[in-house]
Amino acid sequence: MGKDNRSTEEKIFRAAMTEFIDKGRHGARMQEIADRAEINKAMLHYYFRNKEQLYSHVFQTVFLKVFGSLHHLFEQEMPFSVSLRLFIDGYIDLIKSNPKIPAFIMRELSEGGEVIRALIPRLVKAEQFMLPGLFMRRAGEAMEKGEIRRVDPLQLLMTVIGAGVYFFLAEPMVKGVMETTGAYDRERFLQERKKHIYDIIINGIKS
Amino acid sequence: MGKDNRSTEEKIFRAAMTEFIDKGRHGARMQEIADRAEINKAMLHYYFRNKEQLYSHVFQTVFLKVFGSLHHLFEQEMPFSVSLRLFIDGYIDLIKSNPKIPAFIMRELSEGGEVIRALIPRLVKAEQFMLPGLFMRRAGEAMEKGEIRRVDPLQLLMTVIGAGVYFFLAEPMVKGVMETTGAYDRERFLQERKKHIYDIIINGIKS
DNA sequence: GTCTATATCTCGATAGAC
DNA sequence: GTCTATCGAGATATAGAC
Repeated sequence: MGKDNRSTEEKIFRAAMTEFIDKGRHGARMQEIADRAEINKAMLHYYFRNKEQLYSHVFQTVFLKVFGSLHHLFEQEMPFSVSLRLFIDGYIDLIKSNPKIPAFIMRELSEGGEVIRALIPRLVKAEQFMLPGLFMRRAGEAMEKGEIRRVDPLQLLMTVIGAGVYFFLAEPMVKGVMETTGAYDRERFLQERKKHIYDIIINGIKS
Repeated sequence: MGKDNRSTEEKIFRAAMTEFIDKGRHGARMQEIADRAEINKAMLHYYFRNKEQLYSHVFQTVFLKVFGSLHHLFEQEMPFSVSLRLFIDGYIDLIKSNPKIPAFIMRELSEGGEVIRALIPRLVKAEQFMLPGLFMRRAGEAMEKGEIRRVDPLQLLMTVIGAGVYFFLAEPMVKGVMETTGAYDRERFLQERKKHIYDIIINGIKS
């Protein structure tokens, strides 16, 4: 019994995740979610009261997937440059496996985001959103030690993430530009992208 | 007569721009546009056949506002570092005056963007979207001269733009994080942001 | 718990008078 | 060119049988 409940609920949830990530909060269709989950539309309302709540659950899960998974790199004892390299690689690989997630989160942010505004303080308190804090601490320590020169750690974090995420947001433009000159090899470009970002940043902050 | 036409048409267009930028293609409401323009809803269809066409016009205008205005900095004769500095400052100031534009463009990109996909090749041909080309050329020349070291110019452009635009996309998160520690001074943060990005990049690419 | 059938609502679009 | 009134599609949500 319990197992069947979870099973149906989870089928719905997975289907909702796919649909919301793909079409966004407003573009998503409850019917489409029901079809994907291979259940009736009425069940969506049985398990999750309404679209808004379903979305809210999905968003929280997706947000944690991205921001709850790589902070450990800044907890471990290794040179800051190594953490940074691993973070950039890991971050780009993570998004590569879920390329629509950045736009999904950005859409929420751009809509004023009651959902995300309520979420962030809660996650920070619950220590599930530790990346900014840990990154800034480790960067600060690296500056103390003279490993890297002094810059504002929060600014640095934004530069790293911004540079990393932008490609996935702007890919259609990049593609459009590159195809005017030659072939567009996504896989290769992404590998280069990792190297490039690390290269620029590490040279930008070395003592 | 002609003047009255333009006047009403323009009122509609301005109202549509505000509404679409704020709510996006699907979130925008024709009724709201009509209200803002202080005309009847039927007039929207009289001047612009339907919502899609109205959106399309708006998007093109907005896109050009952002990408059609700063490329001249890379046409002029000055050291690459100076062009870069002016570009970063100008870019951030431009978005600061229109902070919702990045999310607006990103939303279009994320929705598969028939509109933008049709637009880009056309603008490139019409020489109204010259930023990537000019930037890459000037960066290439600067590398030849030894002003800066060799990096992939397109990767570099993406890093600059990504770093610049990310703040405006993620501001609610930044705000949330900063408010847990202290006060959040947007104006100051943005001025710092300009300096920081230039600083990291220019050190990242110097010979 | 799951389904069918349907109520209710929102919104883009149009018809037609002036 | 501009308005009022209304249509009709498409979506969320619910009632009620099983």
